[in-house]
Amino acid sequence: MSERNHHSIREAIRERIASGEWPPGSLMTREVGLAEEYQCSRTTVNRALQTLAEDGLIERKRRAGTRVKDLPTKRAQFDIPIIRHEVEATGRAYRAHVMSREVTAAPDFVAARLHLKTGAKVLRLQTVHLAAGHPHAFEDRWVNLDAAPGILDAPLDKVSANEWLLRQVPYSSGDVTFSASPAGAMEAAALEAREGDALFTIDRTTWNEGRYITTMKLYYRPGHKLQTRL
Amino acid sequence: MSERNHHSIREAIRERIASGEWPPGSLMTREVGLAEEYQCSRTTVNRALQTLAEDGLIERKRRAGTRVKDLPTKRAQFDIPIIRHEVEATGRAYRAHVMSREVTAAPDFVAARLHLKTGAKVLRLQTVHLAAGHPHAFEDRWVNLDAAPGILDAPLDKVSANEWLLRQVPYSSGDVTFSASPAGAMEAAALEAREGDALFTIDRTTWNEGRYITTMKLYYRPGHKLQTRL
DNA sequence: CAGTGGTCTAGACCACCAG
DNA sequence: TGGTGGTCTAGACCACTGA
Repeated sequence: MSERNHHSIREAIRERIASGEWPPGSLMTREVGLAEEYQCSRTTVNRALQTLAEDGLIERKRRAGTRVKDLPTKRAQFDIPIIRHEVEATGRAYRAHVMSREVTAAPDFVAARLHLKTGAKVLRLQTVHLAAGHPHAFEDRWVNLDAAPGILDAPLDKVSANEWLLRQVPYSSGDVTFSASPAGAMEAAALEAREGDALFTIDRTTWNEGRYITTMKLYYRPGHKLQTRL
Repeated sequence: MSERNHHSIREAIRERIASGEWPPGSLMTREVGLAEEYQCSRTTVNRALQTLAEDGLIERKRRAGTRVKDLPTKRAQFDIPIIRHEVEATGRAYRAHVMSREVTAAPDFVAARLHLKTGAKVLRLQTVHLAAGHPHAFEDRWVNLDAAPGILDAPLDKVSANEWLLRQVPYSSGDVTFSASPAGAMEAAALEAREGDALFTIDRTTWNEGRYITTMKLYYRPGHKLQTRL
């Protein structure tokens, strides 16, 4: 902590918490006090403390002051990458193979997720993502044709559906679910795995300003891990 | 966007991006320009844009200006809860059952994770977390006795090892890995599942200021999901 | 080298809420 | 009701880096 910017002050305070100077649940020095200690303006201390609050380490309340959280919630943050980038980052060549592509009536669970009427037309795409020629993940995707009609003309052999949709409807919201599923016949075949193998699975539904665009389930090859720092 | 604080300005800008006003990769209006548009100080616009950059939506470079990201990285954020809270949040009673507890020599992979010499003494704890009497998760934990000797006297039937460690060494760093694993004999028995069942698994190693404290593997009952918003 | 974002400052006013 | 954090402002200087 040689400098006096909000980064170094944040880290200095983080260390004081880690060292036990302010035990869990205790009241910390208030902003003006810290500003004096660090010989900086209150604005700078405020910035540092707001970041620590976002990180879930402390709790701040007007009038009540700033407290170290009692049982801090750990917050894990993952960047959900484009699969192509994920593969290329490991130095392997990426390729996608579209196994099946059909316009069909939405089954119930898809209609529910995309807020459509049962039977509405959707595009179903099943794709294997290959890393250096070996299966990396299997994607089972349903696209709402009302929200993204152009996808029928998209060159999905060249650009993956995900990337195409990202460019058309770039800044969408979504929800994501992580789980483990046993490989069914379809997934096993696509991933060159055995039926029943434990597959790490990501379910994802995407929308933009109230329009539901696509829902997909991504099955990773057996052994795949997703790692992060707390 | 009636008010003029950095929150509303951030959301206003987010909507302008979502609406396509600034397509992927394009250069956005610079800070002073936005400050004029929104009739506020540059500081406020800066705050709004920094938040959007943290969210992974835009990229900012001195001299080069602010651009909408080309292929935005989605960032998923999970709060990793105390298991007791996770269970109680669903309205079920929580109980932990310590199946096994022994001081033993660290096997290689544990020694490596905790940066110990092979054979150093560690505490191994195997615990089933129960929700309303049914197995919820199985925890296989190794604790570095040098870093947390007091744990030998802790009432682990009353306070889970996790919570005890959190209170002793509250503000630690860690890394976390999510994956899917097939249930082994031990996990199957503990979770009342079948061997080979696909289990959602969290691996976690925790340290504080260079001292490695504990590593654990948590196997959830079949069907467990972890959900979040993007 | 000049234009952009990154940051600090001092002062101000406000919202909230514990006492 | 007073003390705390939340936020804004105007101005300033600096760090970076593209043209």
